[in-house]
Amino acid sequence: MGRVSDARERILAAALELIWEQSYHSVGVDAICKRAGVRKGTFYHFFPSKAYLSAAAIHQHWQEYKPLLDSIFSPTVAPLARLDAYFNKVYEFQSERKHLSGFVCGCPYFDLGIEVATLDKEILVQVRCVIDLYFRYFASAVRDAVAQEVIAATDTDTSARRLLHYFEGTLMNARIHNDPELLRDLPEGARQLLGVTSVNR
Amino acid sequence: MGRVSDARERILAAALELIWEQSYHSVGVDAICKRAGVRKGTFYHFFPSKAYLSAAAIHQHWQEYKPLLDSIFSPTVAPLARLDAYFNKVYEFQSERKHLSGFVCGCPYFDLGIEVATLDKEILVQVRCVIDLYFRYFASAVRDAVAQEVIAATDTDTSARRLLHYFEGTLMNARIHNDPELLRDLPEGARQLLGVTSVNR
DNA sequence: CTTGAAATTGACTGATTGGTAAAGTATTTT
DNA sequence: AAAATACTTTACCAATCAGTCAATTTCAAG
Repeated sequence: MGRVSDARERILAAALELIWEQSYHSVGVDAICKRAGVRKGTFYHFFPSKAYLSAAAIHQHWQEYKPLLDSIFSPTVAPLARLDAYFNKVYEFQSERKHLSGFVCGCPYFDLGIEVATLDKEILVQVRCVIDLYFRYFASAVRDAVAQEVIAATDTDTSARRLLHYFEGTLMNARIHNDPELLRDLPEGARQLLGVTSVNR
Repeated sequence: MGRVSDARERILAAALELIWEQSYHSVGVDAICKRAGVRKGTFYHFFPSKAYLSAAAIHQHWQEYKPLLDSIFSPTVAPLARLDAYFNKVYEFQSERKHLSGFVCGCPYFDLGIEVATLDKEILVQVRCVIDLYFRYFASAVRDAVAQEVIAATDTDTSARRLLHYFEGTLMNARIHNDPELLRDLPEGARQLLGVTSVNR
């Protein structure tokens, strides 16, 4: 019924791009509308607030990102190869972003989560939820690595948490230094952290 | 000559507290002035802009923080014990912050650096500078650990970088989850990352 | 005590903030 | 064709934003 449009999707995409590259509080509703090619009235027709829109944009990004993760972290792939493939993908993506926009943008979930951590529960809950799902890929890879005796047996979830923290810390630092080359160390760094025993595969 | 005051210091302290807990863009000059007990005219008597003030606040925090780091990372202390002592200090500090303000605030340098990475060169340069100094404590500790054969010989600066990334990633996640208990894993996590060989000391 | 410099105030600016309301336009369903 | 619905636009709001400035208060040095 009524008229149909893709304005909602354009607004979500515009918001994610702008907030990811810049920051939540420095990007205004006006800027989002401008990039989406939409007037402010249309914005508030689809979203009740800027905060709600941002939470929805994070959710939307996850929905679009998940298939890639499912493919890279497929159990058919050797656990360490999953990490290698993913870290390589991240490096390629951030390098391309730097070429296109001039900036390494880091991780949208952590970027936004850190900024609104003490300010907006609505966004924060969504970010935490996505980060928890994100973590599971690492947890599964580490678990499989232990099962295949590629790394020594330990508390796999704890190891995976440490790996996620190392990975995110590296991404954050790459953003601060606007240097994608910092990400090249991820595969080796992950091996050191996990204490990879054999050189097989 | 003329009148003297500590208004400049009060403004620096107020800015750091507010921006650290909340965020750069969500804290206004008015809020900083209010917390510092100062009118806006006084603010702009001491600082040319909000950005300059923020860079100065980061510099000031480093100046006050450095003596503690120098003491904890003293070469008279065993390298791993330095890390243990520092991580424990961070845990205590963040726990206390949570009790007082209700929030785990993370690292002021990374928090701010990530937010303004693509927006404000002036602040960013200052943040990068402090992070580089910060890194040296980790680098020195890892170097000494290798020299004392507490960990295996590797590229010590690379290991230290990884350690910093793991540490900062953990701190960021503690902020997002508002959970200081995540920091309790730091000593063990650092050992796993560095591949501590002996259980001595 | 005077003088001059430093600190402080309060009132102000123009731009931008997130958000609202109502009228208008397009499109599908009946 | 009519009516119901969904989308879009325009104009608007009060609040807040970073920043300005001239007048005033305070205090240390001469």
